[in-house]
Amino acid sequence: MSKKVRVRFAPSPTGGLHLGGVRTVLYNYLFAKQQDGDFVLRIEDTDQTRFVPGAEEYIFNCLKWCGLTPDESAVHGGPYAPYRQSERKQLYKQYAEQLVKQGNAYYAFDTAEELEQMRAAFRTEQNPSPQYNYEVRERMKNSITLSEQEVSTLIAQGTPYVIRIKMPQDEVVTFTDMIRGEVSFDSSLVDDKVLLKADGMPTYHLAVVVDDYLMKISHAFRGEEWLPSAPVHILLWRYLGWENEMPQWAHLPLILGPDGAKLSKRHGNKYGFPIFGMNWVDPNTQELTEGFYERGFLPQAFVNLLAMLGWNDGTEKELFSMEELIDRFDISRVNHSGAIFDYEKAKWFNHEWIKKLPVADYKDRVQKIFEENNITISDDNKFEKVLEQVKDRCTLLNDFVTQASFFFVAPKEIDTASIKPKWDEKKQQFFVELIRAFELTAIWQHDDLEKEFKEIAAVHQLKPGEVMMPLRVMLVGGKFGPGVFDIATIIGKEETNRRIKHTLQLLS
RNA sequence: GCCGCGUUGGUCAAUCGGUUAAGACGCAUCCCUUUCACGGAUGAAUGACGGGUUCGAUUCCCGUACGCGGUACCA
Repeated sequence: MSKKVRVRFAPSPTGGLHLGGVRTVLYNYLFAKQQDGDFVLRIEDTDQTRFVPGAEEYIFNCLKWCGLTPDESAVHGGPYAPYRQSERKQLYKQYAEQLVKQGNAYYAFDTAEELEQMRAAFRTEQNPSPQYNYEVRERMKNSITLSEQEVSTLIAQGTPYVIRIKMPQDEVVTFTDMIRGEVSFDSSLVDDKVLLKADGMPTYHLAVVVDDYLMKISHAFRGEEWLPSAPVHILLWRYLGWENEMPQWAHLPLILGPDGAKLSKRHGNKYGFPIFGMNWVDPNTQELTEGFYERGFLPQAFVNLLAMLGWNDGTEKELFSMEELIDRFDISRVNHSGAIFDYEKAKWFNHEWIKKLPVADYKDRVQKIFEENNITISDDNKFEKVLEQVKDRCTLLNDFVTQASFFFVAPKEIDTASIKPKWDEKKQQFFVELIRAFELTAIWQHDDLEKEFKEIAAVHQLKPGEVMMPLRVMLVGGKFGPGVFDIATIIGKEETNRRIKHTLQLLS
């Protein structure tokens, strides 16, 4: 049942899943879905010191929230399992050895100190970071400079070694990127990357190639930061004899912070917006990084804004559902340049989706937020009606608390300062009268309340506008919210009168 | 330094040689609204620079500048 299109995503193991990461998954997912292919998730957990506990589960939760559940993954299984790199460790070594035998790679015995010495020796102002390349390898301790005898002795003695790729000299490595077209590199300028580390674990370079081959990945999407190492990967595919099965590459443009540098946690802290999908607590430092979920973003909005950061369908349409994205997304229309993330626009997307979606789609989350603010919702029907009433005013889900809590509990603070300056005996009398009239009102409904209100105002020689604002403040606590009589209708006669009386007391 | 990728308003961006150079966010003004929003209208604001190619370049080519990315036994 192997399908033609299989795209793979391997999240960064350092913990936290940031905007760029989610967008890469999203584009992977969209592409896979529109070709009816498989979306594969491989976990890179090779390096014990860097792979953070809990990161894997966290990544799944994030993706699930966004609606990007993989078809094959470390938890879902599938024909090409295992997907966790640590569980595939034994696979890589044989390929590295094969490359050595073929003469495309070699053993290197240099210690960290020796490497540092080499770099120090070759470092000049013109060349601040010397590479382990075709020239340098001739002076180092490896199976090219050492005799076969010496090499086998060293290995027999248990000397730690790595396997490095032997980059050819003066060769132009060219490949076609789905986004950028033809890209080429001069092999002499790429260093001999380590393929297998001293602990027997593969580096990313070896692992992606071997895994993509074994997992029959047909399309590989990744961030633009990988472009410079693409020639290493291309050569590996060639040397391993798999070039005909090499995936098509797509190097996605970077997502940038407001200062134009690659988006990082630093930006989130500095500018006060989330950059992770969900809250991430670093288990080592206990540092909390807030997520879009916790900020009150809807998954539809999050996916939408990410999709539009570097892509558009050429029309003026900006609001896309996942289904519409699958339908319209086109990898060849992805921009070539990095995009600065604009949090204001991100909020706009959320606002649009809050307005667009029926409240039933998100009322459970809002209810939870209410409960966190010690407001219990007993009447589900009323809750839905209220949310419908105020959703146009909410940019983030958390905004519902300020915009709607007064429907359920009396406001804690009454902004009397805004009515006090123009307050007088005439108005005081008006409200006393209003309470009396309201108490006698048999049918408590919007139009009747407004009519009564206006009549009493006329009797007291007041313009409705003069007492409208005070009434609003009495009911909601401040100068905001939907129509006053809509509010009064929903909270009921008793509560309305209670709040008017309460404020009257505060004013006297 | 070297290599790679980029460069249209403050931001996201359309245009596949000929347009008054779209649209969106944000901003400003106005209308609507006896509040705040929503909605509607209007406005300010853009092709980095220099050379080519062409009847004609934002668009194609070259150079310069600038930005970003890479240059690890990290991914």
